[in-house]
Amino acid sequence: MENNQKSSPYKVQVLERSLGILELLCSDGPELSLIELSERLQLHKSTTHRLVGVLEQHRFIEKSLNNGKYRLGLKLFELGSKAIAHLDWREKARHHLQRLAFETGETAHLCILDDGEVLYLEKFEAPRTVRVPSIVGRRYPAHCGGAGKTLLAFQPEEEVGELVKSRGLKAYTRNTLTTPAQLREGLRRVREQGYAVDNEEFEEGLECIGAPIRDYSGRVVAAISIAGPTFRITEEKLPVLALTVMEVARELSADLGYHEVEASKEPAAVDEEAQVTA
Amino acid sequence: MENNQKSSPYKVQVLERSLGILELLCSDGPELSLIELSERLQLHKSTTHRLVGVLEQHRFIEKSLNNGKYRLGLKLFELGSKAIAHLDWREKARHHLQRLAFETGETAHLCILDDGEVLYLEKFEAPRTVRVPSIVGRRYPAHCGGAGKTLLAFQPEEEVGELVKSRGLKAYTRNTLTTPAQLREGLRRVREQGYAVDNEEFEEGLECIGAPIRDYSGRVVAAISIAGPTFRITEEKLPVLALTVMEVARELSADLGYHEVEASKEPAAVDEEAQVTA
DNA sequence: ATACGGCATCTCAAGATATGAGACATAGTT
DNA sequence: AACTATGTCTCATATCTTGAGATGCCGTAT
Repeated sequence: MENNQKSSPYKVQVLERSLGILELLCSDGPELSLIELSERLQLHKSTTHRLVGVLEQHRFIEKSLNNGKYRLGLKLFELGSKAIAHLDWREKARHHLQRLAFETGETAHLCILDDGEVLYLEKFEAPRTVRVPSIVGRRYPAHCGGAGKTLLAFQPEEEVGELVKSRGLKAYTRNTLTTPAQLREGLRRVREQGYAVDNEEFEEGLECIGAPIRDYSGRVVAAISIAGPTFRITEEKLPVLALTVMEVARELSADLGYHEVEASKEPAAVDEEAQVTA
Repeated sequence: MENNQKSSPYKVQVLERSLGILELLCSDGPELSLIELSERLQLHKSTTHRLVGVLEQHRFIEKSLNNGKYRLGLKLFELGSKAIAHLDWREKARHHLQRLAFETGETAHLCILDDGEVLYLEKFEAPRTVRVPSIVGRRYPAHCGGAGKTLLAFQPEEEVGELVKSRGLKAYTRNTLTTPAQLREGLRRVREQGYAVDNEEFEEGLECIGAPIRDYSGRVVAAISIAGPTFRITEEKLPVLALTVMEVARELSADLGYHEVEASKEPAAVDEEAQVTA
């Protein structure tokens, strides 16, 4: 629970405090004053001031011109862009994602599993959709939602088990899968169908359909999904939409060098990986 | 020259070293080993090891599974996404940018001026274009290129002067504007025309057309541009393409609440800002 | 105008904390 | 099997961070 990073028992006070400042600016409001920072981090304002000064010099944070509060700096955007550069399929995914948004008329997402959570890498909105606040870069629990379940479904069983143990299965709506058994059954269905249906597990009124993306090696490296209000993604439209999502997912996978033939026994592949870890 | 950050004379050794690690991973290769890091930063491997350990715990960097080398972590993507979230027009820009790419058949970009350099925030490629390596998140000199000159052109004169003093006017090709007089004349033309032409100032064979984006207040907050090989963006096609770029820029500006009427005297507005700073 | 309060900035002595030499461990190579 | 290069760990030392508090700054209320 307390520390899921296996490695390095090291502590470096200044550094941890500084990273704490960045993390706080990311999670709590977008702008915080010096005092707010020092209070929430339980640091002396003097200490905070010094750290903030250095972070600002390096452009990791910046001072708002209006109110003098601090917010994350554009250097972080630079670093962040570089951080995902090695996910070379992301670039290719964009066009497919775009097409998916157009064809379904819903918002399309590209996600990966990172540190046991779903990380949203990219988003495309259909032109007419009501604009929703950006969720790119945000993290969500993996045990609910179309993308999350898709990603978990093709993960070695043990990984899923550990994840459940460390993060739990928090309920967000009355449909959220909250027991390991429910989750296991849910993931089995995803593997069987080839796509995942959210079923308002994360938020009431929000429906979502996900499908896996495989690279040349057959590994599931990402998931794409569409999300929209339940009054548009209805029970009856769902099968057609799911087909579209899967179709685009297949195309993208093919684009990444994946050949369906190799996939005759998906669950087997999963088990193999499990063996390795075991 | 040495320090263009006005504020904070503070030094915190550990922190600066740690940020140095992140910056090095961003600029030099995407993956570096412990020894490579410590050598380039002139740090003892023991010290580096400790810092790297903490950075990894916080997911600011991660270890490649293959070779055990370090690269930037996905936490930085998270922070980076948040860092640009307050640029609320970016979201709106995406659709316009997309349309620009389609209509011109070239790659469209969205850029801002940050710390005297051009920062690429967003990119859209026309479907058929040859895929180019991503430049989103990267920085480029502001004194050349369509986007750079557009952004500078609507900046107070003094800012431009300071920028030239601190960063110089490095030549990248034989067309690069390398004297303050050339630059001033170039920027004047941009204001006059309403768009900027790159004229292979940054890279031989690469042509680029930029136009300014204004928000509700009339301030130029960003620039959009298209870029393509000179054999496609030819002398004769240029006027038509420029019109398209300007057209989309106008639409986007309008979308951000900008009313052309207010703009009767653009240069005046610029001077006003100059006054404030003076 | 003036006093007040909140917040940012700065100084400096004290000692907690980062440092780096070097030992040890591990992996890949000849 | 010995070698080399790299990664991991320990510990005494003194450097560097820390935080109390003083000062400065700005806006608001009196």
